[in-house]
Amino acid sequence: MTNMSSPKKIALLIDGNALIHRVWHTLPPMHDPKGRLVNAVYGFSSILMKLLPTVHPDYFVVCWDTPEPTYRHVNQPNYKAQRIEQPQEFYDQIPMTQEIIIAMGGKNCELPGYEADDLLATLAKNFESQQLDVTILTSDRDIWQLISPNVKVMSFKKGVTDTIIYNEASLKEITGLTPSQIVDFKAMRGDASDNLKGIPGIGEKTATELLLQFSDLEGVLRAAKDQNSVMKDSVRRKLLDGERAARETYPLVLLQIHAPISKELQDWKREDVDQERVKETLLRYGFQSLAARLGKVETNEKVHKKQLLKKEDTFHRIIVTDVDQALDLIALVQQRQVVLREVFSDQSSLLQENSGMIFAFGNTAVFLSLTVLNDVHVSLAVRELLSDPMIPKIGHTIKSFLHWAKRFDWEVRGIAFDTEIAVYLLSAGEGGTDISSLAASRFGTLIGEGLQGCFDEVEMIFRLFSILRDELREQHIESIFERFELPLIPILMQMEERGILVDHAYLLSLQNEFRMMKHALEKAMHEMVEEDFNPSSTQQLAHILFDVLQLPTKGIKKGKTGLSTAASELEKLEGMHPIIEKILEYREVSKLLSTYVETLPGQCDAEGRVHTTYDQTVAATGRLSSRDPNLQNIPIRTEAGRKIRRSFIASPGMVLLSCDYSQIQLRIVAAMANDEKMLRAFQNNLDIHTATAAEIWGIPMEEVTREQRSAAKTINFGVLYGQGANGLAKQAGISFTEAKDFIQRYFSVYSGVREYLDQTKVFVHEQKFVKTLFGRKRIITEIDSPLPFVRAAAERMAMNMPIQGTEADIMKLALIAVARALPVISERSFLLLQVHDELVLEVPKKEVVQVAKRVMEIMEGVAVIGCPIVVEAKFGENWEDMEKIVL
DNA sequence: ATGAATGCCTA
DNA sequence: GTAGGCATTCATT
Repeated sequence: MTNMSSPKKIALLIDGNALIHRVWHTLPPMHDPKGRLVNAVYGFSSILMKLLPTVHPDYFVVCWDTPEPTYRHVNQPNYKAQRIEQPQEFYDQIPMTQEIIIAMGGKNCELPGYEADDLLATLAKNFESQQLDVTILTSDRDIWQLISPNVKVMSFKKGVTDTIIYNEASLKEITGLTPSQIVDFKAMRGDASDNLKGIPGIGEKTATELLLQFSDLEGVLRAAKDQNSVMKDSVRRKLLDGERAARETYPLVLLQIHAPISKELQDWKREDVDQERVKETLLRYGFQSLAARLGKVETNEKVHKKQLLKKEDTFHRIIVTDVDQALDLIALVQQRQVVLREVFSDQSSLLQENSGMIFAFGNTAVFLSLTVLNDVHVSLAVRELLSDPMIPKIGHTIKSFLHWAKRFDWEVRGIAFDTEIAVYLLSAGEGGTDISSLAASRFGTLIGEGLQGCFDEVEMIFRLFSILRDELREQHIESIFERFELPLIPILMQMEERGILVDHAYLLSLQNEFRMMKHALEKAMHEMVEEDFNPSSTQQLAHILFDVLQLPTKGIKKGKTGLSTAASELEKLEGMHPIIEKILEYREVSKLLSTYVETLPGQCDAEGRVHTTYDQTVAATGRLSSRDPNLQNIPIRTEAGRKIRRSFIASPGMVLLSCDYSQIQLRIVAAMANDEKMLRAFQNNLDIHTATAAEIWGIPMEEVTREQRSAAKTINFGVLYGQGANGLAKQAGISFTEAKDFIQRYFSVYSGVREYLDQTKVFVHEQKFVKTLFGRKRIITEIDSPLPFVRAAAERMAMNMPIQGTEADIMKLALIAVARALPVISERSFLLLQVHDELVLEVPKKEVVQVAKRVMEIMEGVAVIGCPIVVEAKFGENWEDMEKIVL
């Protein structure tokens, strides 16, 4: 910056109502010393404290609605009619919040008869004309109409942590519209939440398309009346019918920019802030933590050793600017625990100054930007720090830090704790393991914006670490954490990093093939029915089938929106109309197309590999989950599906090796139940379903028919899911009594299994949790539900979790053992995927048999559970055409 | 943009 | 009946 021109003055405008509603719903109740509810005041204040130091506004105004009706109510009796009244405790917090705004130098602006929106609009227009740079904080999209080169809108994405900034460019990108078209758009589309009607039948897409073509509402209406214009007849009709509605709605959406409030800039200027007064105000409401945060951020300041090592309860935040300081600080870590976190720059500034990493130790957190990390000496020092296994590393989702470090080719050793995983183990499947939920639920605080938000998180991770470590110990799940979860982290990271190769050209040919099929099916269906309909819409489809074609509705399941069109229901109608068959085929093709064939090519990297993300903290049973893309649900059951599987291929010169546990869940049942008969079947290496059938019907195995084996298979699986007679009857298509009788016979054969399941039920009712063979826990609180259906579901979960969870445990041990041994077995082999009971590796062609043999041994031997564990291996050029390996 | 309802892919 | 992820349509904040 030169001093030739003074920088533009900045104005920050806030929609007070929108923001206070947001925090009110986000934060748990909290009270001030007088016993008043102040959670919204707290949240609002906390956000201001994050925002003000980053925005540095010269003008700072918060606008509020007033209870009085506005001109919108006068013109539209139902306007905002369905807004829900909040309890008085909420409204009481508004004046308190306004007091804090004033303490922070801001102005409140409210005017009877005007909504906050109109005040914001008036101020924004006025400020803009006086050459200010305006930022409006609100999640109300009507405000988008105000966006200009000098006015941008900031919104919260979800919760109150992440923000997103809309300017002309991003608005165009997201909506396709210009700011002024927002009004036309809404006049046409309406808004149900404000009871604005708009034009019936014109949705988001059509409205956008029309505006793109005819620029504004007037243009669209003119085109509708002009027979020469290009437009679908149906749309034209809707427009003509809806013209009045749109014209009535338009002025309601258009924000007022002439509200009678002061035009004098001077009146809105931010007052000088007296830190002491702010502190005093915050303390009066009992916000000690906020008061403590005032003026504590240290930037660009040389910090000396003495100062750092002093015992203090506040956290130092240091943004390193010079290399020597960085080296000093890294040296200070010594053998202490370090919290690590990567920092990505936010969208507004892609500068390398804003991305980098934070490391924290003792009472100090240090940010190293990419610029600083660029220095060879710093880079080397960090590399040393990370690779030293004697320095314990702590993180929240530390796997992502590992990925980040990989870019510099840094290896992280000494991973000692992951707060996300710890929380997950303590309450598996409950969710809320992300750091901002934890901050809110555990400490009642909010995580801030940008770099300071990252500092907040790091501080939070340190606090969580000491608490969670003790909780894990108390719950006796430390061993699960240390033996199963921690060692898995770098392994999953490597699998994700490596990715799996996809045959691009082949997928494109599949795309052609499937699209042709889809179009042919669409055509065939439309020829069968007069009415135009979208076969992907269940609602439209149900209308066609049951209203237009009058197909029988007896025995068809009903959902919330009407009759079901699920495949299982449509199968009941097969043969009654040729369209049913077409629908089922259409469903299959369009599912495969949209979920796999069309999306996979776009998910490949430059080398043609796809990289999934494994989530270690979502599944309630202890399984992994896979996303972006999910590679644990690649089709296999139908011929068309298997074509997709074929697109996953090995790297040149290599083959894919798939090793899967055979009947692992039933083996676990046999072991955990210690069921003599079932164990014997596995010990004799029999086909378990045939053996089961033979026992149930009291016949030799050779005489078991296909139907009998299939029935036995159904019930074997039913046991795994805690199924009762009702479920079995539905599944097997038999009567309830038959099912009941069948189950009876099953359990008289496998009496150990019955006993085990009964014990599990008793256990969960007493303890409110269940656990795996290795001690992983799942808390099941619903077991005490007064609702019988909920209780029954809880019992099923309780019966299934130890089985599925033990499988997950065994698989995790296998992953760890295979990953450890693999470099020794074959340097050029890699783990690629885990699919619950299957591992997929990539192996040099010539080594495949030898590697398979060792991997099978490892997988089979990783746990001794009292029942033999068997692994089967296959290899091939792709994931579908595979050859079994017989040793 | 976000979420509910449906439906369907896997182990 | 257990455990997941994700695409589409339709309604909503």
